[in-house]
Amino acid sequence: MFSKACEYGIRAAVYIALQSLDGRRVSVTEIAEEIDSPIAFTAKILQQLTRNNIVHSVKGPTGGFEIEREDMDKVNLSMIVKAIDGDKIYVGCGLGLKECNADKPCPLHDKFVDIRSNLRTMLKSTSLYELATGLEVGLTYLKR
Amino acid sequence: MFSKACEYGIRAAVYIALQSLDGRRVSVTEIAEEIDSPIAFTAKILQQLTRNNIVHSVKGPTGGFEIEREDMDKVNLSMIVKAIDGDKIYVGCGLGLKECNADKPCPLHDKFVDIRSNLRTMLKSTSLYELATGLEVGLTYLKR
DNA sequence: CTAATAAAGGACAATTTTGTCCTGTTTATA
DNA sequence: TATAAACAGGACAAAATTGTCCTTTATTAG
Repeated sequence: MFSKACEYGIRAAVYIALQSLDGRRVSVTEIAEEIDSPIAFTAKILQQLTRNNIVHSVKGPTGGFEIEREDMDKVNLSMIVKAIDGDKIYVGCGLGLKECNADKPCPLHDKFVDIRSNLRTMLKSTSLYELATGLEVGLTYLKR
Repeated sequence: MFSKACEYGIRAAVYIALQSLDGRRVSVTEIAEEIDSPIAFTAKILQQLTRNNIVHSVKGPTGGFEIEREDMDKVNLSMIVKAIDGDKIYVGCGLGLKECNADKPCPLHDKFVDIRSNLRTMLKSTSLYELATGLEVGLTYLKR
């Protein structure tokens, strides 16, 4: 469904959000450790999230990544996925046809529209805050 | 969503089914041309479909690929996808965690279960016959 | 029986994705 | 101001996926 990069990106963002709720800034090293991801690769992905204003980065000692409390409400999964994987989960034919639309649909076109619509709704309606608080309360997990 | 291999596989299977409705056996060359796919790669994928009894192959002159009329009803998209991509669209955590289940769910676990359930239902309930006849009637397309 | 046709399959090549390493830049603090 | 911590970013490496080529095997028709 998502690329590895995107999976790491989401996990990283959720972890950063969780720590930001405690007022803690976190380093790439800590993030990679806590979400069990390759550190240098994770650093690249965090660059993308930073450039897309999904997370905020601070250089130098005491620096690291953080997310403002209000941004946790604004940022949803759809934004993270778009920042990393682009809009390819939304766009393009499910069977790989170059031209496929309501006028000249592939055999799966309509069924794909439905599935994608579900996915889109889910991604757009899930905020980082919701995910982080689930973790905080101990209802969900990020590792293993 | 699907791998390229799987996209080609589905398109090939639908094309074979369509031609089989007319009693025509088709060669890899013709298939690749008609579904606009790389020929040698398509041949490999057809081998997988053949080994999984999704399509039937006949060697030698007048040979080629075909699908029995009754098999078009039995074969659904889920079977094709499984034959090529395995069950990775159904199995495994959406965020890539090694252990993720109802007991120790990742933050997206429940929402993924829903999306996947939709997808699974769609794939299982869509038969090759349904797809082929849509093409036949001119409602859908396989090329471009 | 021979020649031609078509799938099967092994080996290899190109591309994309995933992942690493190293150098540079920013910045807090002693 | 020097040092060290931490992100930014370029270049490179490994692995997976996609794609090609060529030889072998089966089968039909002349």
